[in-house]
Amino acid sequence: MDIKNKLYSNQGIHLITSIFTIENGVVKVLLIKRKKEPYKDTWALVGGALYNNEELLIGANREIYEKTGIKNISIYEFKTFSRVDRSPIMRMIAVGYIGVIDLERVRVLKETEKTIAADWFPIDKIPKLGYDYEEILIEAIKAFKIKIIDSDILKELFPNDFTLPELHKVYETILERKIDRRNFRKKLLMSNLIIDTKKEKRFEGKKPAKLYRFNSKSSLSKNVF
Amino acid sequence: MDIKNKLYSNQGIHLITSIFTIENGVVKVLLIKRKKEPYKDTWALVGGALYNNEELLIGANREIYEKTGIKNISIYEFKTFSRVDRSPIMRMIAVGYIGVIDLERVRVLKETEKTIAADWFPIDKIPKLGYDYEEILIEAIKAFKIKIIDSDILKELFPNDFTLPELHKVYETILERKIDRRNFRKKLLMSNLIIDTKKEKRFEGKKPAKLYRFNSKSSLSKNVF
DNA sequence: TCAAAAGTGTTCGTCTTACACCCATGA
DNA sequence: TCATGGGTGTAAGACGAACACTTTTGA
Repeated sequence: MDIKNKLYSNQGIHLITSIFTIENGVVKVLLIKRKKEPYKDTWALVGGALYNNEELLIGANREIYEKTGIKNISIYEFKTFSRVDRSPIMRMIAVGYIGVIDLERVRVLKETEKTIAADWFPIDKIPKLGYDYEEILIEAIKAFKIKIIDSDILKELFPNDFTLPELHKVYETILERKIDRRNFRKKLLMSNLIIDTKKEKRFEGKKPAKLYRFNSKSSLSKNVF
Repeated sequence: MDIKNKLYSNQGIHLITSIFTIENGVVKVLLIKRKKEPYKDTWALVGGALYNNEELLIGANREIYEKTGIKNISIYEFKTFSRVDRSPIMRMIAVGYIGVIDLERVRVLKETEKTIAADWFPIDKIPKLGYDYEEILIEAIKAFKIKIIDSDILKELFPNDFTLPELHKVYETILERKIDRRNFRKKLLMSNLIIDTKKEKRFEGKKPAKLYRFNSKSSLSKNVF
């Protein structure tokens, strides 16, 4: 392979992560604004270009850290994007990732060396995005819905104890459909995903709810829903 | 983004397809030998580098055509591969694809402008491969097993009429497990995947088998197995 | 009439879905 | 005592897995 060949030269790889959270019962995605062109002052998914000395997953995590301050997030590759004109500067393909974080636990930097803003947007109220990020986000949302069914990705949202109604609401919010409360409990309790802490959470004027936590040693044998 | 930046410069994208077929009850994969270095005279999966003016899927199909003469094959992306040293020449990441072809229908070129050999190898008798193709092939075989369950990818193997015992054997061969004959028939016949042609295929000394063909308008609503 | 492979139904267990009432709490 | 939300069981249907005998053919 001739690396000077015009057919191949000047290609790059974008690592683009759609980072989701739930805030006040709404699914939100983290967007940033880049400090520099291209797409300066336009909202964007979190990501950037792969370095020569790193694997894709490592690069995606580095970009997340550099642009948001978030460390140690589990992310999952779901699809590539390769429209020829998707980047105005040079030929870039993109590898799409999804991840989830718990707002309480993670402080997102509003400004970094490379960004001038960062904010959470409800996924049905997304501003105009740079590159092909609107297309990537649509696919990421689809992948997210599948992932919460066939993996325990939502662990991230509940690092500590939680009640089943809380988890129930999150599933319904993300999947955008009702799930029967009794069936939900049955399925979760029969899986080895969660552990009864024997504790309770008390609400004002309501029956206390049992507290559970995710089983760190769990493994999924079938779909959650 | 500075395209001269050493961190990013000289990256490329490999499009690597594991093309499967069944011959005499054995799952085989198509391997080629490149005419030029690197990995001259070493068996390799079918593929090559993305051009600047094409999308990934288009590029993968172009490479397949250039190196085997095969046109119009349906392929599916399944995973990326990005070991830093996977290519000896420059930084290349790979996007892995799988595809299936019917040996009867397709003539594979034994030599092309870019290859000096092409042959089908049983997947448990793979010679030493160049690059990280042994790792890619292992993942491709896993992806293939999943794909025959949740898609109608095997259509490719049966462009014309076939009997259910023929299809049954193919599933068992690929999945490497027995599938009950009655349950197999039931599931296939109840799906809208196949159509009864009302014809029969006669064998010497055996009961004739009914002929079916894949329904070109079918869509999968659930897994086949 | 025999060997070889094709064709065919039923049962049982499990999982999925739908559905309604009682309980604990604080105001 | 009431409003709020939490907790619970059962029945019906769908689906998956296991299993054995009969049919057709050509030699």
